[in-house]
Amino acid sequence: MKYWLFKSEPDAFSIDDLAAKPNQQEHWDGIRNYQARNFLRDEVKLGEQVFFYHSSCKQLGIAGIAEVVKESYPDHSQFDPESKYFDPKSSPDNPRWVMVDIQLKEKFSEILSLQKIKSLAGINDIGLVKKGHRLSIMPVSEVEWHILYDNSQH
DNA sequence: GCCAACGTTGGC
DNA sequence: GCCAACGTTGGC
Repeated sequence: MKYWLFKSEPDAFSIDDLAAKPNQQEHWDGIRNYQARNFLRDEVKLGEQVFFYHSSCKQLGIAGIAEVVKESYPDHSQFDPESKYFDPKSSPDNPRWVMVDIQLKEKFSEILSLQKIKSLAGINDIGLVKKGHRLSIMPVSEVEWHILYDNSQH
């Protein structure tokens, strides 16, 4: 059982948007980075827990928790010429990009801010606080998960 | 809006 | 297969 952190720009898709979906469930499309894709394709498994992180916004931080409810399958937006995620080099026979479905489990009453995360003892190995924090899907160790969860307002 | 840190692309 | 140019991410 692994733990994850998924980043999203709340202007595009926030935890409240997830909460408003039928069954509070949505596919996590638009991943166009190979390292992140490999995590999604090979390692993100049914039932695993995900921190929902808000990036590039006023309130940076972890907004809540979701759970993986469907393992990787082709991201349909790569075949749609109208989509900004369209990839002309991908084909349905040999899809390049995948996505998973997640369902909201818990929205924190307060966002666990990046500032706070950085201040926590034991959180210095996580991709978020390292240089080059650009990966939109990243693993979180079990120890880190518990530290972060224990320090959130939930 | 700036800029550092990367990832990707494409010419050679 | 190298590497410069370019695009994107994301905190500040």
